[in-house]
Amino acid sequence: MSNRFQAPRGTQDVLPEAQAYWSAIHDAIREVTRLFGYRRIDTPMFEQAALFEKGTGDSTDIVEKEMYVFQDRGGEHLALIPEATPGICRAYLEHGMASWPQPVRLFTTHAMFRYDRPQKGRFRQHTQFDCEVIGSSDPLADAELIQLLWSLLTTLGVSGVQVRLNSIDDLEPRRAYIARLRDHYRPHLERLSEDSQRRFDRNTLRLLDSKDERDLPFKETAPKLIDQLSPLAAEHHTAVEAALVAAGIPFAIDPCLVRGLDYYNRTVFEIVPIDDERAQGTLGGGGRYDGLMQILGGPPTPGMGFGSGLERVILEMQKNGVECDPGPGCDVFLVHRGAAPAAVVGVAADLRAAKVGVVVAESGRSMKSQLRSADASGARLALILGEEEVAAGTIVVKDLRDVAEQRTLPRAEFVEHVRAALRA
RNA sequence: GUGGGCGUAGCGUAGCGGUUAACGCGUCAGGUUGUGGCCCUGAAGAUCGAGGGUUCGAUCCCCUCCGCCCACCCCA
Repeated sequence: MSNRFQAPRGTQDVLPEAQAYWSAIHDAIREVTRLFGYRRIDTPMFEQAALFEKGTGDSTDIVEKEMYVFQDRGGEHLALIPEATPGICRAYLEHGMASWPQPVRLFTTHAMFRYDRPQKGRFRQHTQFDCEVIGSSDPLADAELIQLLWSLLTTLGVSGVQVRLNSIDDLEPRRAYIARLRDHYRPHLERLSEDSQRRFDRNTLRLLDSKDERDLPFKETAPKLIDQLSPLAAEHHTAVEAALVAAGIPFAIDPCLVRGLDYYNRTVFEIVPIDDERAQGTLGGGGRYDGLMQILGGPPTPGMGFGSGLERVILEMQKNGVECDPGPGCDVFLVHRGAAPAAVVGVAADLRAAKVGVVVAESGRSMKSQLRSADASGARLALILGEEEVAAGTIVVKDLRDVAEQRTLPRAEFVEHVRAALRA
């Protein structure tokens, strides 16, 4: 045991019995993206590291200390993707999607990698559902994305969650605000937490995000960006709010919501469980990134997107009492004894050709043992092919939910009978 | 990166400073001649997380390491 391999820290195996939750989620994603008109895109699991250093921002925690970076054998500097947006934007530019009808609505479900200490709801490899609207600066797009994620959660039976919304203005006006924020904090600099002192120069906005006791008093009295937005951003924000109200989605303004990625402007949002104060309770979050395409070397192109951690969504489904049953592994369990392998394989093939799922019992086991397996498999029917049946050219069809129901049928007829019995 | 809790068969647990480490679930096999679910019987399966120390003797006491979980930080 001690010498056996283990899954790497912070990763997990999704066993068959847990797959039902993933199926439910993928079904719901397929449906909600269809309803909103999003098309699927899949991008690589690794990218050039510089894509995130420039895009996500090298002062963010994600890039600074959580990214899996490595050199391949050719000396390329690569990173396992820690988030989805830069890769999708790269694909947008690389494939000339600017010449598609704008805006382009895309989604993906993708593994993400971040080197961090695992805990409840936080993994080194996790799966994100990610949506992007690229080429639109319409506030309706912002509201639409929030609405989309909200619908997904609702569809999956997750309630007791809340949308938290903020606007962090555009780059230029924000500079002026950040100067005011620095003025506010500067006299108290040495009394702030170490993290906040470090962020004072590099990432001033994050000071508002701090939950450190030492920072709270100054955070309370700090000027709030949402109260002094530039006219364009204010107008945009008002329109987003109005659209959310019209869509019937409850939300709360959180003036301290900043988010950890550098490229956001204007709208930022999160969806969190109402009763959960933990930071890693966040089910999804995102924002507008009108400057990102230029950072990546493309033409000015507005965009907005979000990511949602699906492992967390499953935890939240379970918290809400949502149960997903794996269901039976097959329709029919084929019991055989003394029949030639060719006959066994032939029967199974006939059933599968008729789209009936078959599991074939282990050769050589007793009839009792095979029927026990049939029962445990959850199959609706057991078929019995023994020496007698082979000799007579028949097969026994036994209903596992009904003790009395068992019939012997000619080989030519059993497939139809099985299909009929499964429909009943 | 910081702090706390925990590591006994596949899973869930018991155990005690001292002969072959126990129980339940699960797995496999039987309970007469080819028939499941319940029941009964049996078997397989654990170098008691790893290494070191204390001791005549350690799964049990001590140290180190590793792993898992939870929280902080941060994020999904």
